[in-house]
Amino acid sequence: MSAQSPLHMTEQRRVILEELRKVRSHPTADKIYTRVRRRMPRISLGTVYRTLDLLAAQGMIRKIESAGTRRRFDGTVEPHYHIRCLECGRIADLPPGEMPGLEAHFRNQTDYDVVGHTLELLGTCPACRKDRTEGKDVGVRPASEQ
Amino acid sequence: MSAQSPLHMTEQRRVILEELRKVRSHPTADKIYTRVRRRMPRISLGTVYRTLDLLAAQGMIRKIESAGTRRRFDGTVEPHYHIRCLECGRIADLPPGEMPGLEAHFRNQTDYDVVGHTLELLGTCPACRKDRTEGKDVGVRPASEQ
DNA sequence: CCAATATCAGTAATCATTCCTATTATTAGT
DNA sequence: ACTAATAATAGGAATGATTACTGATATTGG
Repeated sequence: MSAQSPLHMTEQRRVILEELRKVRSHPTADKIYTRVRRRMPRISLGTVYRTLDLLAAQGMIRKIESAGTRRRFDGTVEPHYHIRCLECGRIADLPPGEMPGLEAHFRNQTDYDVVGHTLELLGTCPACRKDRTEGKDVGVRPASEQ
Repeated sequence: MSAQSPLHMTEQRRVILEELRKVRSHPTADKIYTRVRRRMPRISLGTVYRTLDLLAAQGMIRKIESAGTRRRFDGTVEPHYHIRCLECGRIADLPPGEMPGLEAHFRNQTDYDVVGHTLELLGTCPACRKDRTEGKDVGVRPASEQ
């Protein structure tokens, strides 16, 4: 599911990779599109999206905010973390309470004022683990769930 | 920025809140819409979205995956966390390395197999802190940045 | 050199979410 | 209660990000 067959380095892919590696920021696809177009005015936005996904699948770059883009809501207000199943997208609650010492651990590693954090555990839910031991080829059904 | 004036509890708001609190899952807006429609067939999806935002602003429910929805990319593959400025959306890297003991801390708190995690620190970046001490009313410009 | 395959540009389609508007409900003041 | 002012709603249109499609162009293997 990660490093694939060695990727054919076309001009477009090389330039996209170069432009992303050139910046210290964490640009969105259309920001990258804007930059790349300065060097390749005819490139299409679709190529940028396709290439970024490809490079990320190769492990050559990283997507951040890897969680699904659909917003979810939680009727429980008491602070607690979640764990998400990477196979079926199901989200479960963890017991209430914060990871002790977490924010303190980072306070002297950044020039930001730290005021909070988001933490999500990733894993395999009992149902998907069971499917797997039974040899069901579940593939990767995207986060539809529930 | 959190608890506001006491909310007028209309029928729609009450039913949306009830339906969300009734489930242990973490539904998307349209899942809630489907459920609520069983009791109020004429409710509109817009009302569901508006109400969920409202309830979250009151602190009566929680939005999860609170990060901005636009996908961002990172040219650095070495594992590292990010910190996001809540005011301007800017994302900065933290030094490479994982929070020690984090996944181990949760292994016995869930029936999922834990295989990873995402952690994002939240805070105020130096530029926004400076704006604030200078009394500039920056409001909350959404994650446009860079 | 040619056929099979991959990649691309350009554009249309999709999906979640937000915005808009006319209508309906609620509140406050008399 | 009656009415004007205000708030909330339904329904649908608009937006913005992302993905899918299509015909053209490039690349590779034989």
